[in-house]
Amino acid sequence: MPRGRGGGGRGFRGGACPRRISRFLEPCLLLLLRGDASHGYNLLESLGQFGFTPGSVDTSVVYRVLREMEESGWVSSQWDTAGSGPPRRVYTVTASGETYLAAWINDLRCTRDEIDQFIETYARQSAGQANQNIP
Amino acid sequence: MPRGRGGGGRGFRGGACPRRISRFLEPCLLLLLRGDASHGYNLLESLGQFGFTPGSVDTSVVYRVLREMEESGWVSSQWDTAGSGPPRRVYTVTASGETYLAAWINDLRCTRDEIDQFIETYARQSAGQANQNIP
DNA sequence: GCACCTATTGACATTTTGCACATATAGTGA
DNA sequence: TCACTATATGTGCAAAATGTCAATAGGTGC
Repeated sequence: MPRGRGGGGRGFRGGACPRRISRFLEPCLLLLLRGDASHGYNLLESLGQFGFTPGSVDTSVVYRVLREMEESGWVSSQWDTAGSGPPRRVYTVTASGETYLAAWINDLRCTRDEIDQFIETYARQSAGQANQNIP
Repeated sequence: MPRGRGGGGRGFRGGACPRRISRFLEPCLLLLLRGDASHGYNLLESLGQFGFTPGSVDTSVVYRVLREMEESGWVSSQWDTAGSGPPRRVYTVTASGETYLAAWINDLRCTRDEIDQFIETYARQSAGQANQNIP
């Protein structure tokens, strides 16, 4: 699991490297919200379902993505002051959020296929090199 | 194909969104170099094999990634002044570059599996919602 | 010489991200 | 009432990653 550059420094702390966390967070949050309207703090705890280890995603990142998605119109929010504790901002997926998620799914399918192809190319190349040793 | 935020501005121009281009560039370049030692300008043209549309990757990005990979020891280079035209820096994959690529492959397998799981969850959720309309 | 292709690199602007900190409500125990 | 903890949402900033543009330089055909 490539995670940085040797011991050199300037490494990244996050998990797997080839993804922009906040980008992949978008479809994850949308999928969770589609299941059930919810607020940031709660969503943060549900992210484990998608391979995010606890603590790997900073709270501020989640809140930031949620606000950005609201700006873009993918979700909408309302303050919930009913329950105990501080008020919470409860998010719901909008119609265009549904469309956006569907587009994400399409995109992820493409990404997956490209990864598959890449892995296959690697495997074929390795097999070819191995055969060179058996003349 | 989610590419930004509506018409709002601040969009990205590149292709699919959930990848850091220069990070995914690493395994692509390593795979190409493993096939045959080569130089930046040539590698740039070979990137089409991995779904990069021509022009989607700036030359300077490729050269930067190559230099960073050399700093990290994944590749090594030598000036080739033999052929016609300006001298070119020819890169070769090192032993630790091979290891690094293998780790990338592992990581990509994980990523692919997580994407698969995500898509399945989405599909199941959609099916469930559809059934609610057939009581 | 001049336009053009190959080839590499430098500099700067923008975007993304992680971290530290600020704020507020409510409950618990001393 | 005071400190402390858990819940809940946010701000500001610095560093890292990425994108874009321009500069340099050799060689070829006209």
